[in-house]
Amino acid sequence: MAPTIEILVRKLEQFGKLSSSERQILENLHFDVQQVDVHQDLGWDGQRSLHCLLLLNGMVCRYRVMQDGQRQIMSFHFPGDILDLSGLLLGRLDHGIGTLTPVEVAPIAHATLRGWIEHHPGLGRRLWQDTLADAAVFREWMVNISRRPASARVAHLLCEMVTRMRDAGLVQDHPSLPIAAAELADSTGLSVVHVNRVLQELRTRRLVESRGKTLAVLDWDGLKHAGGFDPDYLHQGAMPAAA
Amino acid sequence: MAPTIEILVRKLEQFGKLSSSERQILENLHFDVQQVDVHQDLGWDGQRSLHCLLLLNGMVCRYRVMQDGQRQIMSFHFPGDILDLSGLLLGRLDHGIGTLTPVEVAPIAHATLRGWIEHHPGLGRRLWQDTLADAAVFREWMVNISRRPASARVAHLLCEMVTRMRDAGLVQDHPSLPIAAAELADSTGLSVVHVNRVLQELRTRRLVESRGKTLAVLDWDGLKHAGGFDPDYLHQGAMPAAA
DNA sequence: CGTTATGTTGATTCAGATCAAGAGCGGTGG
DNA sequence: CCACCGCTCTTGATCTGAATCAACATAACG
Repeated sequence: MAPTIEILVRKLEQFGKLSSSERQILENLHFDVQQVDVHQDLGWDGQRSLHCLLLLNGMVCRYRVMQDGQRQIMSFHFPGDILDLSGLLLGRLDHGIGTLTPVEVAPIAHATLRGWIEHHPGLGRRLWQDTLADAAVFREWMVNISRRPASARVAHLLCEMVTRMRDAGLVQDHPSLPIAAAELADSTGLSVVHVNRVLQELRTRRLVESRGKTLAVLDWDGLKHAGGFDPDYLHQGAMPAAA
Repeated sequence: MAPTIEILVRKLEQFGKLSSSERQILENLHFDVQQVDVHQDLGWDGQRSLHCLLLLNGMVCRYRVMQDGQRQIMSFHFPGDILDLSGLLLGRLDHGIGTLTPVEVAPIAHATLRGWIEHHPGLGRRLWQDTLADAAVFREWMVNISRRPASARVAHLLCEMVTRMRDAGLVQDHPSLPIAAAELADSTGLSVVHVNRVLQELRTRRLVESRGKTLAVLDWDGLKHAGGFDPDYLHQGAMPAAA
């Protein structure tokens, strides 16, 4: 099976095995893989696009910029994630999508996805579940930003990212994240300066280490504890009662 | 048509007219309307429920409480909203649902909704769209909490509530909200004391007035401006390109 | 009418922002 | 291979918006 298909199947099977006919649909898809540089936009606020993007490689974030230039990052995405489902069903994107690393993406035409919704309810349902899991992450971020002190906020975010990378099959034993302080700041609602101070604290507490441009987790349990991280909200492998 | 059905139809037609067969499905539903007091829970964190709730009357919020007792309200809901779709497809609720006023709700069995997904893709799609619109609101709250100063934050929230009440067909000319300072505080990440001071400021600026337990909007444009409110994110009547 | 909620006000404190100035580092071109 | 330029990171000093603490006032409510 082509690696692209494999990634998609893996994603959709998060919520239960696909039937062989559903699998067949996917295996007949043709993908037109594209490479995109770091710091590019894959989509923007107000865009009316004609396809969703399956992320194959690299890291991406969704964000919004305010009139005064402040930027709020709303989520991070990893290989397997499907971007831009809101463009499919709400007609218009209400946020930007930016690359944090060089990425590979495979567009999936809206028409294809509409066909799934119409004729393959099992596939549609899984995408909907993905939307719901996404929304659960937004809720958690709301809590994180509004209720946790700075260091817990950063720790929590790092835990989430590591967990999701692991789920995407990326992380080996020593998880390390290619993320800049500015991005952490824009996701947590803190200033870059303060994020830096928090990272230093986490480093002193030997929870985390920074090697060059990447951040490595030294003490996973310690970091989880520091962030009050409980992965339930990610609904990993959530399995609803059978249909 | 029974008023309950009417409310549901109105909700689902937000994203385009229903076909007559879809309409027929809804008209054949039997609803078992329930009254619930103010300050009760309709659902709770971790719950595995067997039905979703159609809100017919009154106001409800979704919230989460932290170990230290802090509460974060994640959204407000008005008549027509369908609560608990995440319980349907993720198997488990990750937040509480509490009544802010006495309410009337009509449970819709998961089995019924699963039937729609399986056999009436148009209905399933609309519910999915509702999920997406919901998620867009979460994103907006994230921005609100993290990026706007206190007074804009409160103003923005009030604008959202008024707009959604209007969409639900509740508000006449002088919109008024049955909401306590504590609830505003728990939604905006501010302290009750500070919310109070902000409200006083909004009152002095003649944007808002409080009569008894309810808050009335005096100057809609002024309030919108104070909150930097742009209703696009609510995706009211968003109409995707035809299926 | 007490009694408990919620709202109001002022004084004080504090977490994190902002401002300002280096330091390190990666890339680029001579 | 080195010199330079522009990032991002780092550190310290200062400021400030909002939290917290502590009374008191005023509703709502049985």
